[in-house]
Amino acid sequence: MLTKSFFEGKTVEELANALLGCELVHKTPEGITAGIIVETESYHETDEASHSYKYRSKRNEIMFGPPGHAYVYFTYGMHWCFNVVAENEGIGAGVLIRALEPTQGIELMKKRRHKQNLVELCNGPAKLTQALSITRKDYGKTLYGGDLYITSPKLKDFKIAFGPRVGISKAQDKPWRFWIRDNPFVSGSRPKKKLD
DNA sequence: TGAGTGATTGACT
DNA sequence: GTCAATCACTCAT
Repeated sequence: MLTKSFFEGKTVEELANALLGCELVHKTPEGITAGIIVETESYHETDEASHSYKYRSKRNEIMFGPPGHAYVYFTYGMHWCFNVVAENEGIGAGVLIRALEPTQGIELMKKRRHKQNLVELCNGPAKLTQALSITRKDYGKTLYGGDLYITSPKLKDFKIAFGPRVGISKAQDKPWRFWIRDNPFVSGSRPKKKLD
C-alpha cells in the first residue's frame, strides 16, 4: 500500500503519471474488488475545466484539502466519478481515474456491472466506480490505510501516452490525459476526437 | 426561486 | 449517429 508521502510533494500532473500502473483496491462486505490504473486525467484550480476552478463549494471542498483523499462526485443525474486529491492543502487539484484493468473480484464486478466482458467492467470513469462500488460514502476517505486504497506500482516497463482530455467543453487543448500505451482497458471508445 | 449545465453511459435509430 | 436519464451545483432573476 502507498503511504501518505507518495501523494505529497508532487504536482497534479506528476501524480497523474505516478498513479498509472498502481492498483486501486476497495474492500467491502461483499468482497474485494481491485484493478490497475491505466488511465488518468489531471485537474487543477487554474484549469477552466476543473470543478475547483474559481469556486470552492461543498461539493469540491475536499479538493482543497490535503492530498491522498478521495473526491467522489455525482454527475449527469446517474453517474459517480472518482478522483485522487493532489497538491498541498489549500490548492484545489485532483486526478480523475478514468479506467482500470480488473485484477481482483472480477466475478463481483461482473455482477455489479451486469456485464461479462472483462474490458467493459472498468473502461470508463463511471464504470469503475460501479464495479468497485464507490459512492458518496467514500467521499473524503484517505487512500492510504483504509478499506479504499492504492498500492505501489504493479506494472513496470510500460509506456505512458498523453493527449487532450475527454468529455469536457473547456480547455480541450490541454494535454492532461495520461494512459498506458497499448493497454486494451483504456477508455475512450467514444471520444469526440481520435487521439491515439 | 428557477433555468442552465455537466470530468457519462447505454439504448435505440 | 443521436438522445434520454435525472441530480448537484452555479448563476441570474
